[in-house]
Amino acid sequence: MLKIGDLAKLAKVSRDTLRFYEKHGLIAPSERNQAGYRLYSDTDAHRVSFIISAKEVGFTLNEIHQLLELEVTKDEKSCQDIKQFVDAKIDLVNQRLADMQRIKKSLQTLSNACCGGEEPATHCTILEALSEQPS
Amino acid sequence: MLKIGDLAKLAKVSRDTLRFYEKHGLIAPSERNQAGYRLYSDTDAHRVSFIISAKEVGFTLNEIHQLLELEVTKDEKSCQDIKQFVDAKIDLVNQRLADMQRIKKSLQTLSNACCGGEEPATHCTILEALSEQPS
DNA sequence: ATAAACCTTGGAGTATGGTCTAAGGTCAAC
DNA sequence: GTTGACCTTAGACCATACTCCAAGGTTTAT
Ligand SMILES: [Zn+2]
Ligand SMILES: [Zn+2]
Ligand SMILES: [Zn+2]
Ligand SMILES: [Zn+2]
Repeated sequence: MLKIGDLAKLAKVSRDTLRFYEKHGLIAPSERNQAGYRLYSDTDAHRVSFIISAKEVGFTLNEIHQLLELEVTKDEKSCQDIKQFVDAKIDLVNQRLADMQRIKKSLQTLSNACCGGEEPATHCTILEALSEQPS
Repeated sequence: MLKIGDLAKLAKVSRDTLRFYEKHGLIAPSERNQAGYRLYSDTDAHRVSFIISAKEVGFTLNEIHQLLELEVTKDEKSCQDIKQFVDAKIDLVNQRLADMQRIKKSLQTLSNACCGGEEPATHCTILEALSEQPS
């Protein structure tokens, strides 16, 4: 069994992060020793690595919560359920991407219109454009 | 001169938002009446529209703060200064875009590997992949 | 036996961008 | 002269994902 510092080192997160995850219902140690120290099993460590992998592919903690519920009840869930979950996330990411691309385009239009010269910016098209009534 | 509710309606934000912006140094009314009511001039209203335009192209309030400083001292600033600011933001947006695209790709790899069938998910490749040691 | 290194808890603080509430003052209309 | 719409303030609250702190208990090594 691992103490919190051991698992933290293994998982490359802080002890605080593990306690934070616990407070939010993501991972709890299977045991405590006499002194109240958290003791994590291999299964616990595995669960933590699941959380970290899921974070790395862009899931929020809330979504990971739902994913973990899918995982622990995977006998009752189908591949369809799980794939749907991932596909919904892909849709979300696509929306964010579209937003960012729209923003990038606006910024580039602003940048391209500006002469970039060293004279005073009293005539700067960027400042002018930002001063116009928003659509 | 406009009262806060008038300006809020004009700018399509809440009164609270205007007070919030004031607290954070973005916009202050040029006057107050006897009763302490905020009174906004046309210049103030113009500044608010600047803020909203800047938000719409993706600047954070912090960045808008800096942009406003550029704007009020635009006699001493050059187009170069301002264009640089926008270009730095474009770089940031590009980084975010790259992150999101990396995430999307990971999610799509996960999704593609899953059979999506209706049988129990005990063999689901998504859950398996997430359970592996993160790189 | 004592110091370092570890563990516990609860709660506050960080950044972002607001929203909402309470308790009260002001103003215009009817 | 009172109702309703407006205004004021300070401060609490929302989500997100932690991080840090204080005050104390435990374990380990020398
Ligand atoms: Zn220029
Ligand atoms: Zn310019
Ligand atoms: Zn399957
Ligand atoms: Zn599957």
